[in-house]
Amino acid sequence: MPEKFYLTTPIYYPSDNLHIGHAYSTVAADTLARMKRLLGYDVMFLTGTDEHGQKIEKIAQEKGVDPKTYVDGIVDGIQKLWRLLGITNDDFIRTTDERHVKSVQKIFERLYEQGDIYKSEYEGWYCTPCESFWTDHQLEDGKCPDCGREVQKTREESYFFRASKYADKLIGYINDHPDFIQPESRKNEMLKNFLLPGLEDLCVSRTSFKWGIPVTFDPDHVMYVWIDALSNYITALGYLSDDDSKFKKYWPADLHLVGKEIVRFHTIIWPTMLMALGLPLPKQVYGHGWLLLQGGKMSKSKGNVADPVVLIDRYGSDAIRYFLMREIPFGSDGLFSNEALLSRINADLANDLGNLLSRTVTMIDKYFDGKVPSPIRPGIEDEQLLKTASALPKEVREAMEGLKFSDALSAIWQYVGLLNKYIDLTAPWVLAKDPENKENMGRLSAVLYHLAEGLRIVSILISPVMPDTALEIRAQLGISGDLGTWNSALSYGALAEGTQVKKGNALFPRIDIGKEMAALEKLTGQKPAPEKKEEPAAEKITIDDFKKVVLKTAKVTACENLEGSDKLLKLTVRCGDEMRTIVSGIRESYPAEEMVGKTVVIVANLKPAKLRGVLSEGMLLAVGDNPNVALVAPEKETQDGKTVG
RNA sequence: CGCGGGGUAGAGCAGUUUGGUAGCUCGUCGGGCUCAUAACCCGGAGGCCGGAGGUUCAAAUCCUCCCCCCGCAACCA
Repeated sequence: MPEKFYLTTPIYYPSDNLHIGHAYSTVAADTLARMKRLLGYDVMFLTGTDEHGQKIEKIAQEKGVDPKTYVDGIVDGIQKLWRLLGITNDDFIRTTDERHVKSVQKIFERLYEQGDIYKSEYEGWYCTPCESFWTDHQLEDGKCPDCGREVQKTREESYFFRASKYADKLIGYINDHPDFIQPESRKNEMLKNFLLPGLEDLCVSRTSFKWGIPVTFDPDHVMYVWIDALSNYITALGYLSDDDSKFKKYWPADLHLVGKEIVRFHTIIWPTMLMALGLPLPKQVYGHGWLLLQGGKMSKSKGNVADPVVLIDRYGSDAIRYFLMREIPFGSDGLFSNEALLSRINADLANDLGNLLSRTVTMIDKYFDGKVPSPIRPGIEDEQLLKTASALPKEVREAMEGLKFSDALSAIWQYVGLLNKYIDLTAPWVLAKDPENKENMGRLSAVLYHLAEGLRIVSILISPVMPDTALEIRAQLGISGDLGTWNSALSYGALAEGTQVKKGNALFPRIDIGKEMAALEKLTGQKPAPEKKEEPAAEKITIDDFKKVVLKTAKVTACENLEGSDKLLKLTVRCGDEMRTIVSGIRESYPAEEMVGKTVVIVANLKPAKLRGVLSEGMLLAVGDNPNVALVAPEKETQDGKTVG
């Protein structure tokens, strides 16, 4: 019986369409799943969506639809995206699936019955206008992170999971299983940061929103994310359902592939939950790095997301998959840019691989009527080629199984480079000059055989990353079936002489980078625009309303960075004969030293507020977003303390 | 002193665990070839390996201090 391999991606949060970063995780998982299948494993590959929570409830409300309708639309888009990318997941779990809901409720009940979940109180901050409950950490400058208004300290009744009970056991497990958390640096981070200082019990229910799985024995409560979302990895297998055959077969997972920001939940919360349920822990959690755009982390609020659908549409799924797996070493962060993408496509795919196939097939057509000749006459140039070809499959396999996709591809491309060089060294067009010269024709025959056979091997090795391209190469070489299996990659020379090749289209047409960059910019440039349009027309006010606001000029006499904050400046200003302290979040645009001596406009009758512990007596007028804020200031030299109006 | 990652040719990165001629891709300059998608092959130029000390016969690599960038801090992969 084949060995099983159970592999998962994170379940994504469908609050909005996914971006290229999500695609990155899923493509990596798919590549590994395809590789394992190629090697003969019985693979179970799961992905899905985590659909509950306050944020989605709120977005749906804003759009005027119920949450389920809203997520249905997004999830539909996600599934289409996976289809476009050729993702071969065996199941797709949604946390709104009935199978999931039922199973999670049983899990919750079981933990409650055995005393691992208990009812208590949860202290936090409530923002009345937003109807939102926040923790200490979530507050920004002591205010609601959503609307910036004051919050009140309140208590919420809530259920807690006794994670603390399992902390020591988990520390022991992590130390005894060095491969459990990968890469290694994440393991240190988890231990040092969270486990060793002591694990707190975890709040696992909420009463402040409704869009969640109800707690069966206490309907005021819905489950908070942890138990709901993390359980997907076992509920999808039918855990605690009528048919748990898959669970029995596939659990524990061989690999949870996650982004680095959720390593913590998968290596601390999830294992303690599993311990409480008496289940074995996953064999490995791998936290991969992020795709960064030039502005830093990809995020919707920064508007710097790259839309995978657009890219796939223009360049095809395989090109995107190749780029994602090749460009960035899997464990670390890497930059995504259109330029890097296009340059990879041209250099590696069009020039090196596509062109190699093209010249090979053309020569077989030209010199041998399209029939693959036999390797009759060996030459000195063959040595390195054959040596590399025989070592390559093992190297690729080891790299891929170790999630070093980039290394695997780089090794394959070294071989592709060798094949191109081989053409130069052997100069087939010279050998072909005189068809009567048997010696040369024999050599020519061998050269073309090695090229075709090399391409066949390449097609197999790249197939986990570029499945369509692999098939297209084989189609042009005129082969199919057994000649595409992993074992056949191990037997060099399996390609039969006389195989009829079929010249086809270019695998990857060369791209005019200049033009294409412009086109892409135009496409993405359109995106931020609609958001601005939605800015509501300001309500009309009377002159009296305006007079309520007292604006005055003021001169900055001193300015320093505010301790403990990244964005705030603490300014001392002179406003007539009064001195004031004003805190302003413009540090990213104006360094402290530049501010001294400037005349600015302030709101003089603003109620003072404490920011980061400093009382701010007024507000600076400025326009724009960091880091491009522009101060509003009098156009001519003006005395401080004057009223603006 | 909150935690972590990083600073190596114009750009993007590997090399640091196990010290010993500084490497890869793209770009650039020159040459070769004509089977091929103006592709392919060869060669050159371009680095005080963030800074300062230290250990050593020898430091990108080990130790100490400093500077700068980027993430994370109850869930945007």
